[in-house]
Amino acid sequence: MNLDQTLRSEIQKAVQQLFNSTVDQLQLQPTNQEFEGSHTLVCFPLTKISKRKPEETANAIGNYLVEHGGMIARFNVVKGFLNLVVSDNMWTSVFASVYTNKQYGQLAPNGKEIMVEYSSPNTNKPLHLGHLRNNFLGYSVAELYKAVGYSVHKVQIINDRGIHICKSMAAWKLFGNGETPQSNGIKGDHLVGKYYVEFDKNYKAQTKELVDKGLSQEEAEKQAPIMRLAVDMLRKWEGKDEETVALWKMMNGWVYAGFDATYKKMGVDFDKLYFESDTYLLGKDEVLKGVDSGVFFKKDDGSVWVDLSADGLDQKVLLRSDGTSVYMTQDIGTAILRFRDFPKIEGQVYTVGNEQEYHFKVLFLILGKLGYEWAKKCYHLSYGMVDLPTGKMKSREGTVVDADDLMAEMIAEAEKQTRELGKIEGLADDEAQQLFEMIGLGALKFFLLKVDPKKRMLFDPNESIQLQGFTGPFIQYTHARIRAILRKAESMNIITSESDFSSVTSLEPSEREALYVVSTFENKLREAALAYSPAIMANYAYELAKIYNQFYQSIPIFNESDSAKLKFRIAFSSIVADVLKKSMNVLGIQVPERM
RNA sequence: GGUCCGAUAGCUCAACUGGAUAGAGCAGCUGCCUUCUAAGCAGCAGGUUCGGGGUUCGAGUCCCUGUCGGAUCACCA
Repeated sequence: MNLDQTLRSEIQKAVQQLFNSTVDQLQLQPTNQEFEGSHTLVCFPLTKISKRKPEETANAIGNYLVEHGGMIARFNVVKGFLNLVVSDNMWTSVFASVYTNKQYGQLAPNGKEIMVEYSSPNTNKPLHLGHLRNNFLGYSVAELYKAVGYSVHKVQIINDRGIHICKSMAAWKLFGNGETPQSNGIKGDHLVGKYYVEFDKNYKAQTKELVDKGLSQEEAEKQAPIMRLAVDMLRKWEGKDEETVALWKMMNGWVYAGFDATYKKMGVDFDKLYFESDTYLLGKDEVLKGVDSGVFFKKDDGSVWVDLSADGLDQKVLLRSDGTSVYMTQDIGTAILRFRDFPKIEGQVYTVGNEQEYHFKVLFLILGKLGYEWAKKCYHLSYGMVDLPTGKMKSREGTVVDADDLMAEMIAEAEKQTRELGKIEGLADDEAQQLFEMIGLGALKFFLLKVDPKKRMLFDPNESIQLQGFTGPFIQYTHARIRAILRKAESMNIITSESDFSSVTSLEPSEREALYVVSTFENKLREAALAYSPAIMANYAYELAKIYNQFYQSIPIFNESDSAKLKFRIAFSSIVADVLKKSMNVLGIQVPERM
């Protein structure tokens, strides 16, 4: 049963009966704390059809609802706000419908498919904090879409070719002395990253030297020997030079092994990987077809352009005058390829930072102009940068927060705090380790996901490591507390599964409030999916945990002498635990049995 | 310069898309462990929602304007 919907239709009925008219949009909102009730109908918009004052309109509807349907016990009217007090037997039936529905929070399959892209790193250096936000967001949005009934394909495109990886290759060739991840025990992605830094260092030195000899900055940057080596390698790679390709394969192999370990630790995965080395030549045919059909145009020098001035943008190049592709060209090709690979998807979600907003705006416009209907269903999940208290992350200044390091620190901190609180007695070593990871990663993921994706956010290490307040561990803790209750109930042989709860007629305020929040779960999932915003679920989970803790603190469950009530409270606790767990799972966060 | 974002308590964030006296956490202060886990709960304090106009029953939210931050506007990716 969907309480919100049921209530709306009852109100519709009331409006129909009282004013002989219908409204399509009812403004039903949660009641403010200071007033009695759970749902509030805003009556100002109804005065047009009721032809009465807001207060009178509210009273009329309130009276009708109390007399009909049996959902509303009483009501109060403040100005034009009709505060509804839902009857307790309504609440217990809300509870019962959730309790008996094991699928609560998993909406029926809608037959639709969608693709979510995230991560999509370059292969010349390890993943960093920015990638963490990206990955957690993308993974969570994929989970959200699953929850609301979609079939989801998680993909990424790996930027495995180009000048960046050639830079690492060049430096390794010059200074590597055959160093490998195996030979020195460095994780592969970090090793390749080390040579990328090495390249940069040498490149700067060489450039400076040339400038000192009298070359212009621009000329020096081109002439620096190490850069010439990298550019030469790129040229050779494109010419499929055997030795260069072998080196490229070997070093990318190191990186992938490293990435795999990082993804595993992060708890994210992919259904299909796309590699830029496979797709970078795609799109050219599409562009040329577009020239033939008049969607694009060719300039005298042979370059191909699209004119987007009618859409408020400018002209964008799609093929250089020498006929080679630009980034946009391959993105066009890749998008089309993906729809061929997965013909049933209705659209794609691209999880990419907001610095590429313009790029995706252009991409989707072009795909639309090429006649692809699905272009309308493509969405750029644009997220803000992650700043540090010291400012922006800059690789050149060494302020980049490494993903592996950060996760390790979070886990170590979780371990430290957990041990200090003496919470691991009775746990085997591997169970304890699992718990530390769950808490550390839970804190990190929650910290990064609780902020609206669109907004740029501040990553304060001291704050991220907090385990109290509006944090992942707070919610994990609430879950663990409930599990302890359920274990105790079990040990006391209290069976709730086939209990009759109908004799429970009065509820505690905190129980009503928690049931209200529970009743909105599926609507929240829909809202979050529609808004591509895991933050909505993070806030939701926090709200539910907080209300449950109020209940927990004020009502000692096992002191209850009325056995129906006792059973009800245990069962009620179990659905809260269940919803907390599911809310966290869509964020990619696990919850423990004890902590 | 054009376009697009953002600005809310000392700090980090909310605010159901135009609804009531703008809410949480952290930091500060005060209480609560003989009870199912105190990673908790209850309370105090903290606000000119960047400034200025406008729209209406009602504006943090919409419009105009100014200020300050950020992104973007390559035959780069």
